[in-house]
Amino acid sequence: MSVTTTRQYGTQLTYIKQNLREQIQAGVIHQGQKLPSERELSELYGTTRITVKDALVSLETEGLIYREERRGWYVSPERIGYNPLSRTHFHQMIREQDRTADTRLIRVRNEVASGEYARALDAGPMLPIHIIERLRYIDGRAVLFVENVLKAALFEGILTEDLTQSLTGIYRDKYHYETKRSRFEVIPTSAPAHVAKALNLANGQPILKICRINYKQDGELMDCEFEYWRPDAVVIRIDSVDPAVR
Amino acid sequence: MSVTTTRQYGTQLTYIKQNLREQIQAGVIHQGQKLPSERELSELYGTTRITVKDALVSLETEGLIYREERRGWYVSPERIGYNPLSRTHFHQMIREQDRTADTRLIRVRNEVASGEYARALDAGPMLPIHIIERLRYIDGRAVLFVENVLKAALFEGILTEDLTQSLTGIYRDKYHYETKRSRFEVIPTSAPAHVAKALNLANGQPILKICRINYKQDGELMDCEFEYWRPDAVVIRIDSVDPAVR
DNA sequence: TAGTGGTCTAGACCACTCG
DNA sequence: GAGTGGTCTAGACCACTAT
Repeated sequence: MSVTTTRQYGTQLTYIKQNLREQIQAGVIHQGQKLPSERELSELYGTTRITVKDALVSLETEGLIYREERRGWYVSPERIGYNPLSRTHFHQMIREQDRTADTRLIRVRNEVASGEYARALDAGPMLPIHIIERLRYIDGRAVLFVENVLKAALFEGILTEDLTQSLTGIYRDKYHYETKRSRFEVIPTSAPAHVAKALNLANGQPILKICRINYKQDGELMDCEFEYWRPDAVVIRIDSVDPAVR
Repeated sequence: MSVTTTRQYGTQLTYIKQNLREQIQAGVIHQGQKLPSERELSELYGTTRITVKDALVSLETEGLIYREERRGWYVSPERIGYNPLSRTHFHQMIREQDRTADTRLIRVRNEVASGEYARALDAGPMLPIHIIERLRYIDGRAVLFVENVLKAALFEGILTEDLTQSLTGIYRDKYHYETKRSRFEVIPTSAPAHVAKALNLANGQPILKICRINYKQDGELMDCEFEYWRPDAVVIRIDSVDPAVR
């Protein structure tokens, strides 16, 4: 007898979502745990894989579960609170929330600014840049892909540093640059292919993109950063006095 | 002969997405325009509705198109830039970006704070609140559902005011309250049922939720606000001097 | 090699919108 | 009443992961 025989009202989709949601919120399935496979779930609920998948995608949108491509579905851990205005290092921020952080260097590209990078850096023609691609983990889960785009002329020799550390720290210690001003944008969109691959996302899955532009103490534009967060992993949290009133 | 006969590589999904994307970006299908129905598209591309729908959902995630429940799919207009730290009125903000704004009052509820409202207001037991639900339109399209949750004791008589206007304006003119400090959170999640209904979203569709808490000049918590944005309609944009350095 | 999710077929009925 | 998207069936093959 299928699980759905007890269903009284609403669509199957609603029922499956509600059922899974309750099991997650009650802790019957706990954070980070893998759900049964789509085929198993469709048998359990007496329906097809498509319907089960629709329910799972919907819970994913809600931020309750996430998937690793072709690996399965997992229960999302708690979101990390993140203030893009704060200059706190990533590792310190994660530690303050009693979680563990890791950073892996993916690759470094040396290019001339074009497209999105040129726009963000307000670049003239033929501006040499370094692009540092890193992947960041919270409690062992890859949740954030970061591209730092640096004006090469301002950061001579930076590529020989340990790039898994805080770049802000290197800016300060090696170059005596402080971030005076930041501009940033937050956009819900889908992951570009190289980002999806790094985060084990399927093509076209949702992402939270944060683009940040930093100016150093003399007001010069220094670098910009493109962050791609798994959308269930983060809540942007800003506490600020209104500059107009202060 | 189906359109896909010219396809050389990649999945159908990728091809359909790319084809629609190019037509949108080239302006062949312009902003706000309705796409052909899913059935028409599946015939055009020589495939099934499911595959077409997957492609459409993916472009929706990207922010390129949006849907009105059971009405169809439309090309997204440009995103509105929004700074949650700024005290600019909604209508003024939209006007500054050469767009037109409208606000409709949905309903007002008088309740005692509980659940999410109680947490946001840091409420003790039995705190009376007004909840003002409004729907906001940009160029005629419903893109934002707002709930303002006010401590009733601080806002006696506010319900007789014109609530389609800026509440911040009423706060200032009628009560002499200024917002001194704001805290806010941004969370990508899915729309609760009443929000989905107001925005013509299907159940469980993605939304950008912004929760803001405002303090008046004496530091007292005054009200909080829950904003639910259609995720393709907005880019959060903040330009700020780092308080730590300033 | 077994198992997973990703993609896809070829239909169907339903709830709702619109004219 | 015609048309739309929302939901659903009952399968299939493929690309990739894990072992």
